[in-house]
Amino acid sequence: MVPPSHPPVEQSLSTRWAEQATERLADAGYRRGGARQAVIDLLAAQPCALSALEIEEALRNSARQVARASVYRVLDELEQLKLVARIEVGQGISRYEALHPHGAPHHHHLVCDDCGEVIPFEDEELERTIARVARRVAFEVAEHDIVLHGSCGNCGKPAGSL
Amino acid sequence: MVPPSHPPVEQSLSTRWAEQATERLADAGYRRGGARQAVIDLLAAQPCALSALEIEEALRNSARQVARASVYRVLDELEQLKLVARIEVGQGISRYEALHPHGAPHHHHLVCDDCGEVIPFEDEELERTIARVARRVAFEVAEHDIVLHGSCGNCGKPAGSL
DNA sequence: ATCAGTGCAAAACATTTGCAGCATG
DNA sequence: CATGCTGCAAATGTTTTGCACTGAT
Repeated sequence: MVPPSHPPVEQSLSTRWAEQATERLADAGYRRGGARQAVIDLLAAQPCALSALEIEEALRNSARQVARASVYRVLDELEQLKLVARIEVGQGISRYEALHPHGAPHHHHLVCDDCGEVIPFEDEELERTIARVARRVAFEVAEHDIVLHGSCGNCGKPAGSL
Repeated sequence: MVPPSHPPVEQSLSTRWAEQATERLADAGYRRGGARQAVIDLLAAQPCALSALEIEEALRNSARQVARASVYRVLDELEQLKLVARIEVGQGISRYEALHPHGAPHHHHLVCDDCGEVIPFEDEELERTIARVARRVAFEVAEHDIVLHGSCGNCGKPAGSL
């Protein structure tokens, strides 16, 4: 009720997500661990999904390196708590990204089959249509993945040069 | 111009697809090969997507066995010619299904995260919405994959018992 | 006869798991 | 100071590749 003398600096969505993830983990009985926090902080700073190996590599050049197995373990925990979403874009690798509660801009992905780049996009009507389909089918739908494949047009790269 | 004395029996979509696939391969300069034809015939008879290993096993109990490597090679050729679609449902395995030209009932997939079952569904409005999104984005969209994850409710199976 | 097609086995990947040591609560 | 967390290395499972042989044209 007391107005803050310094109005709280508006937290970025990313920061809030990182804090919330840490809190949710604590509530779920997990301890704090350096590796886990490093993965959370990295994911919080990403605009789009990363693969487990990209996460490992990004952390290799950071203050806190994390072993590959730990990256997978942390991602698995986060996925089970619905804190991250796992998406498959078609090259046999999984990608992971922060999953914001609900109001946050839920996005889907364009994948360039030439250069492998993954680009996020949003569409309100698409969400509504999916919601309607989810209601219609005899199936309890929890999540959905939509991937549009094609060519980004900006890559002179022959194929998969990422 | 000569009317057939026996009117041609209406070919099933599957049969037509198999013939067309064979023809397209021939046009593309491929020779006929037993393994390739066996995979095509099997895919033509499927209602939904199969994994490479399921294809290998199905063929093991058939007139024409096909080595695993050949299954993958044939699937790769067919995918490049856009004769089959590769879909990823999230357990780290790819699934493949016949891709009919365009008018044919293009379907998407429900995946039960408990038992792993993959169920096809269709939705006209969803197709229209996707088409509109594809036009809107700065990206040349060639294909799209839509996967709804959830629970089928019919499986007492704890997880991945398929 | 030539060269694509195929099978086999080994390699290359992504991912998971076992276990010993470290660190949090 | 017990137990969860982490790293390392080995195992697993899928997909790819190398090479010799078979078979279609």
